[in-house]
Amino acid sequence: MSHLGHATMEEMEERCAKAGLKLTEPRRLVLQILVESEDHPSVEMVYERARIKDPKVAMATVYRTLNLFHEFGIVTRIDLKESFARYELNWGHHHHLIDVETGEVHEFQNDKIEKLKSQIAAEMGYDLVECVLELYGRKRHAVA
Amino acid sequence: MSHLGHATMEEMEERCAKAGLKLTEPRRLVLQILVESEDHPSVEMVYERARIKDPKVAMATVYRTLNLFHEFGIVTRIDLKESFARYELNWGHHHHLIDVETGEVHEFQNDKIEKLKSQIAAEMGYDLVECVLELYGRKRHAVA
DNA sequence: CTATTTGCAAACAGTTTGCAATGCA
DNA sequence: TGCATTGCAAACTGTTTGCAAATAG
Repeated sequence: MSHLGHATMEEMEERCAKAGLKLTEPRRLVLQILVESEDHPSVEMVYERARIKDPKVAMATVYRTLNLFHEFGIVTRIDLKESFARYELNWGHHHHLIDVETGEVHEFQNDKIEKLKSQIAAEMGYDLVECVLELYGRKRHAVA
Repeated sequence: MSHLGHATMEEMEERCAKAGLKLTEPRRLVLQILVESEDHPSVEMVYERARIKDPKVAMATVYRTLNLFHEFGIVTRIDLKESFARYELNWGHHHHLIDVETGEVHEFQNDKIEKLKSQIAAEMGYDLVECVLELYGRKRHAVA
């Protein structure tokens, strides 16, 4: 399993409400898709999945909604070495390990690296605001 | 200063030769630009700088050359939270700290974090192949 | 001399935007 | 009613590609 934890629809709706976001039908739909998704879908994928539930949603709306959610910290944008962006709920800080052979994306968390990151920033005279950390790896084969 | 070290034109030409790359005039030009650059130029910037020395180079050639160099490990592609890519010579492993206020890009190196990265990958059953690590920070103001 | 590389312009992919119609407080 | 949001299509940006001419070994 690639997810460290789960947010519920109720929790996410609550966060939108707190952010003062009007939860219209298409927005709730996009949120729902992300809550249900076990993977890290591209905009296209979110659109496809949304269309199944409501064939009249527009791609542009999906883009606008994801941008809006991102702006309000509801959602996290993932930029891997790809030509498109992926999104996930902003829920529980973690980073990604990408299997270079299969493209699978795994999540991980590590306190030591979190401390080290802030420490490095501090040494350079900065307060850490944000961070991108992606590991690209090849599955280690069991040795006979 | 944002650079940890410098490669010379000779060293880079040598590496191209070893990679079996034909060093044509436009290619040498792009290489030259990168050797001279103290910053992390976008393709557009490389193109502009190249054009000063040779007004007849085409944007497409700059793209093709950078892709080629990237493919052969001569150059590193930097994907910050921007809509375009930046490039730098693949010379001395390091990561980037981006000043969120000014956009300045600083380089850093840290052995502890290198070890930790491989260790995390290993714990997840992977051999680390590559890694993206970007710190985004705000300059810490001196306290009175 | 032959294969590679270039410059140009057109194509392309992902994303954003203008606008009239719709929906919601 | 009035303002925000949607769907659609067109625009836009960064990047890639087809092709004929130029170049390199």
